[in-house]
Amino acid sequence: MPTLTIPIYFFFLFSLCISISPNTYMDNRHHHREFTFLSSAHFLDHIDPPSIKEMDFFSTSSPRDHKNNTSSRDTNDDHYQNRDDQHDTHDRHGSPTRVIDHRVNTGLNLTCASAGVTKAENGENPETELSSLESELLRLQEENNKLRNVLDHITKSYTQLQAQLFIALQNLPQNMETKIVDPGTSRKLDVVNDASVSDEKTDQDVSVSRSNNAESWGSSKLEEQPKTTAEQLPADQIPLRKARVSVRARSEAPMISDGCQWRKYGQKMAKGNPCPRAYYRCTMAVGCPVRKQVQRSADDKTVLITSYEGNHNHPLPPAATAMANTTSAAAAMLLSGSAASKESLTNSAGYYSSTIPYASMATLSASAPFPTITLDLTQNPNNAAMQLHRVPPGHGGATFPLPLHAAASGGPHLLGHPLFFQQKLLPPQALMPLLQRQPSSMVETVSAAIASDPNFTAALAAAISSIIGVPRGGNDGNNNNSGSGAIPGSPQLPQSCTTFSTN
DNA sequence: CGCTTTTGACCCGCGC
DNA sequence: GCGCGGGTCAAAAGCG
Repeated sequence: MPTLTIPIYFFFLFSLCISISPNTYMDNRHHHREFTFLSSAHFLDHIDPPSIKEMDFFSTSSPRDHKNNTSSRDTNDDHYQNRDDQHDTHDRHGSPTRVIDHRVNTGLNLTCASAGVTKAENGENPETELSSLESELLRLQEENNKLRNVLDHITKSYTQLQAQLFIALQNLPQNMETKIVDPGTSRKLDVVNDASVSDEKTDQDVSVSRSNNAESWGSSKLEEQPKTTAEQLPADQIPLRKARVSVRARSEAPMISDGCQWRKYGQKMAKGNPCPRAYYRCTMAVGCPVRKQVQRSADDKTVLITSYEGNHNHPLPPAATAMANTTSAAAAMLLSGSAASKESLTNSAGYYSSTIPYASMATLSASAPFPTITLDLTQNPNNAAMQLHRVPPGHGGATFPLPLHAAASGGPHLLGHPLFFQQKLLPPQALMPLLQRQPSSMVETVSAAIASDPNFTAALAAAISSIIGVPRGGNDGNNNNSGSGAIPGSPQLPQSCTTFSTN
């Protein structure tokens, strides 16, 4: 069961971290993205219209609805003037999100104070004034409740839309006939989401020479389709960007079992790290393009860093599916902002690092060729950190469909699958009270809630132990690593270092 | 004998 | 243009 829940938690937490919070509380670039979601109901035909329509709760619960109550017209006018000022300000700054406006204008006490001043200036009886203030206070409380309800509705709708968006993101590459080519680094484009295409190219890989390898791995074939190059796609329409998911795991074991069979094809000494970096290729299926790098952290040699790249073109065993879904989910979350500019990515990372308690180490690496997200599992379960490394790709057009393992392998996957919404431990709706409680600290609240959830921590611990805890040569036969020479590990690695990169 | 690992060489991108 | 570093290849060696 942990293998099912872990990806869900990762998926949803990343969803919150990457998509919701920045859209709501970050700069205007992210506001633009959220606005697109809320106003583009046609993007997903199956979305329930009422759940995604743009809502202006000011129009439904504005002070004008209470113009016959005890508050004066001046008060309402002041309130409206204040609100309009807010709108104008946001419009000038290009922020189209009403949520922001709502957050700003929730401070209705200003209106109350204004009313009090107005009535006092009119020389009314203090008791009458007190009564008016009380009634005004009640009215404002009622209005506040309405606003909360609307916010709740908006948040739920956004969550639903967010989840459906990822379904669309997963299904989109499958349906796309196009392949995106990176004009600068053709060798990097070795991953194609379409399993059939992947098989096709990898079959050619078997006998090609190294010089031809780059072509068979997607470059030349992709370039033969100039109609769909990245340069010709608007940034908003570029489906997904290559990403890397790294997992930092502290383990005394010499290797980490991730459920797949790997064959070592190279080893290099990486600069700045005395530990060698090992290169592995998935051998569970002929031509599987998935590769991973394993290296021990230079700072802490008890920490394994594993990076996964590529997309399995074959069904995965349960153990592998868990990790694949986890990394895929993380990558999907990371790439959900693939259309964003480099600035957005940079700002996002900065935002996450400052907003997400567990992502205090979020950094940007100029050397990384593509966005990288790191799942830091080196801390205790309650502090399981997901460090976000969002790296602007070196080449802006380097995009291609995100190959999600779930889509390619056809196994019992979670990502983008209805099963995702059936997860029981912590459904998105369960977070709504948390989300609306303190909107200004949504991410912190949700992160803390998830991290403190005993089910989550237990599931996380179980999953990690299932992944890491298999000692060398101790496979019970249920582990698909048993037949791999790679998993027995890189003899050069005295301890286990694991990093997963996925795209 | 077949498979895997090792390891030096090669290719490529990037920065200077 | 050159050097550096990352990534990959492939022949040789090791192992069961």
